[in-house]
Amino acid sequence: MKIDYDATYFVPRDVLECGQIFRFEPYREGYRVFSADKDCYLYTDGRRTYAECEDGDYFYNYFDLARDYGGIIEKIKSFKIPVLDEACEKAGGIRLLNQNREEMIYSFIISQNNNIPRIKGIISRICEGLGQKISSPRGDFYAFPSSSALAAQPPEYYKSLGAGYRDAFISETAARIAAEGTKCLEGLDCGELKQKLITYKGIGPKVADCICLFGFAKREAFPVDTWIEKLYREDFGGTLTDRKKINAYFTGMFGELSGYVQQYLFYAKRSKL
DNA sequence: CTCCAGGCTTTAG
DNA sequence: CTAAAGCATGGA
Repeated sequence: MKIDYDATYFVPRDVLECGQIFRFEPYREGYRVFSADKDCYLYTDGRRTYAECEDGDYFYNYFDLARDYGGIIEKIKSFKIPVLDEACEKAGGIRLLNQNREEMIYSFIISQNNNIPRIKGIISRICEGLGQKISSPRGDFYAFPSSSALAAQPPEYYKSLGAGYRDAFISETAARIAAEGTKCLEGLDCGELKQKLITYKGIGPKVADCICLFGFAKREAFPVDTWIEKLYREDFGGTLTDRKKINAYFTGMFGELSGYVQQYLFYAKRSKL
């Protein structure tokens, strides 16, 4: 089937290049996007954006299409912060994805102290090595592996795929989730979920915020990484250096809009829009 | 060569 | 409690 949606607040390049997803690649006139064991072809003609896929319900939710992003940007602009207004103008096609929870956990463990191209490579090799082979009209691909498949590999395996010192974090967290499941992460508010996530190996405050935001739709999360730190100093005139306090500064200001604001700012800053 | 990338764990004070 | 060292890898 084919999703057909207004392109004003749904621009493939913005949605995919803003740093929330690591599994996509150029395909035909747009991109091929992978999530868990599904894929779709995402492209736009400038007026409408289209997603060709087999599971329309999944990708309708995945791309957060029930939400009014025009209204969100309107609220954000009411803060009257020039840098933020500019970011909304330039990155206005972003939508926050509702991604697979376990995939987010491992993806953002890998992301720590790392750069996006390399993160994509590591994740891609993990899928090829351990993921189930899926056939699609757009060609075969590999699903993101289950926690039990990930747990079956020793740290050395992940090091051989270029994961560096994060190797044991992947093995240990996978072993824990394979044993405990993820029920214990459901039904929590943002603060409770973050505290729980931090108890997993390789997950600290920033990675937990990303998992809350992209995996659990906790939009009051505001991940503070090296780019946000730089932006906080250069564009908000901030003087704090403690990331926990910088996080409190932004979440206190933006509340339920924090996650959206964070993505507009991060994308505009990092890609020099 | 050094510095940096969507930081975290461990250890020291 | 906070501060800092150590950590794999690859590109600039």
